[in-house]
Amino acid sequence: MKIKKDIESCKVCVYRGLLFGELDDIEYNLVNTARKEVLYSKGEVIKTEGDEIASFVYLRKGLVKLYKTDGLKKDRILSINKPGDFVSLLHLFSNKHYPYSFSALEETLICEVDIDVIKHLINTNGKFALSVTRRMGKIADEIINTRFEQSRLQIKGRIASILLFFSDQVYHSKTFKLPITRREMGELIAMSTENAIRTLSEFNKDGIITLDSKTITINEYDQLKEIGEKG
Amino acid sequence: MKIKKDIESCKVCVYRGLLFGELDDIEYNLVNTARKEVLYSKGEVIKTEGDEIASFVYLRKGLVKLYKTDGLKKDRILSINKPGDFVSLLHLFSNKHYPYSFSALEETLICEVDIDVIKHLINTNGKFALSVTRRMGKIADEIINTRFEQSRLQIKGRIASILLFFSDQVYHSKTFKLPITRREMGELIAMSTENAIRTLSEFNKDGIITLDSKTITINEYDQLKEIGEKG
DNA sequence: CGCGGCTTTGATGTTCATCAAGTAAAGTGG
DNA sequence: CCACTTTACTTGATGAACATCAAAGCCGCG
Repeated sequence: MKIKKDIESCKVCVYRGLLFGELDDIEYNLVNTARKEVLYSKGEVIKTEGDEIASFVYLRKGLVKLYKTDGLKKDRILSINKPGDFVSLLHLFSNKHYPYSFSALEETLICEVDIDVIKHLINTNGKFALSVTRRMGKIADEIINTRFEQSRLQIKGRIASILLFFSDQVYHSKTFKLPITRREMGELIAMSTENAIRTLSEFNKDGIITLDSKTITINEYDQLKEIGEKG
Repeated sequence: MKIKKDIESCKVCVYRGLLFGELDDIEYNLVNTARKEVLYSKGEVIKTEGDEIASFVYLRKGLVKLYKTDGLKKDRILSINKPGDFVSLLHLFSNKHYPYSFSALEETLICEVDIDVIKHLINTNGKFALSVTRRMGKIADEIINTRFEQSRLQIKGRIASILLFFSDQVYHSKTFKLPITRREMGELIAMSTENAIRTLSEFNKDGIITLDSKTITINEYDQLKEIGEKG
C-alpha cells in the first residue's frame, strides 16, 4: 500500500461523469482536497470486514474482490469490482462498518474521499444527491440481479457467466488472463474448487474455450452465452 | 384494487420516522396531496415486471411478494415485503421500469407518492436526501445479505430461516398461518416444491414445529435457529 | 360434483460435494 | 540458487443432496 503524491484533479478523471458530473468548481475543489489516491499491490487487503466506513472508495485501476470469511478457510466472494465501480457507495450511508472485506486481485489504484465531504455535498447540492441515489440503485440492481440469476443456473451456466463477465466487462477481449484462482472461482459461484476445475476442463475439451493454465481464450462465444443464460 | 378516499395525513403515520422524519409542514403537505392509498385483495398483482416506475410505493398493511416469471410456470421469488417496507425505493431513481412483479399475499394497503415529488424533495431538502440514501443502503444490505446467506445453506437451513423470518419479523409469534403456498416456499429458496414439503414434514416429525395445514407452531425455537444459521 | 390447483409420499436418476492422491507451480529461508 | 514448504491444480471414485417423475388424496370453487 502506497499513498500517491502527484494526484490529478477529478475534473480530468475519465470516470467523473459517473457521479461527480453535477459539481461546480468550488465543490470539485472540496473533493480534491479531501481526496487521496492509494496504490495496492496484488493480494493486499484494502479493507477488512468490520473496519469503519470512513471514506467513499472508488476504483480507478485494477481489480478487487469483495468477500466474507467464514470462520476457517471457507471464503465466499460477493462480487468482483472493476475500474469505475464505487466499491463502498451502497453501504456508505447505512453501515458504520464494512459488511465484507475487499482485496486487490491485480495492482490496484483507488480514490478515497472523506465521507463527511460526500454527505455535505448531498446536503447542499440536490442534483448531486439525485445522482447518488441513481448510482446506488444501479449498483444494487447489478448485485441483486447477478446473484438472482446465478441461483437459477447450474454449475456450467455459472462458470460460463463468469467467463463472459471477464471477457465482456473487464478485459474486452476473447483472450485474457484469469485474475482469480480456481478456488476463488468456486467461492464466487458457491461451488467446490474441484467442480469449477472440472467444468473448465470440460469446456476446454469441447472446444468452447482454450485453456493454457491461467490464460483463457473463448472460441465459441455464442455457445458460451447460451450456456450462461439457459444452463 | 380500490383507491381509498378518507386517507389520514403522513404526519400521524406510524412509519413516518422511517423516511419522512426530516420534512417540514409544507413539505408534508406536498407529499399528502400527491399521495394515494390503494387497497389490494389477496392474490391481486400490484405491479407487473416492465411497468413504468411512476411512484414511490410503500407498504402500510399486509404482505407482498416480489417475483420474476420465468417463461412458463417457473416463478422465482426475490423477497417478501412487510408493513413499513419501501417496495420500490431501491429502484426508484435508477430504473424506468420495474425489474420484477409484485402481488398481495394478504389484503394489502399501499401508499403511492408521485416520483417527481420525491425527486423534488431530494433536490431541495438535503437532510431528506441523506435519509433516502441511508434507507436505500439498508434495503440493499438486507436483500443482498439474505440472498448471500441463503446461498450458503442447504435446504433445511433455508426452510428454517424462512420460518424464523415469518415468526420474528412478520407475525411476532411462534404460531402463525403461513401466507405462502408450499410451491411459493420452493420458489423463495430456489428448491423444488416437493423438497420444501418434505423438509417441513421432517421438522414436524422431529417435533421442531407442529404443522396443521397452513398453521405452523414453532416448538423448538433455538434448535430451528441453529439449523437456520449452520445447516 | 367435478375440475384444477395444492399437498403429500415414494421411487429413480442427476448434480454436486467430499475424499483421496498425485503433479505442478510458486513462494521461503538458508 | 537450491532444498523445502506451501499453495494451486487436476483426476478419479464414492456418496449425499436434491430434482424429477409418478400417483394419489385433499380442498375450494364454480
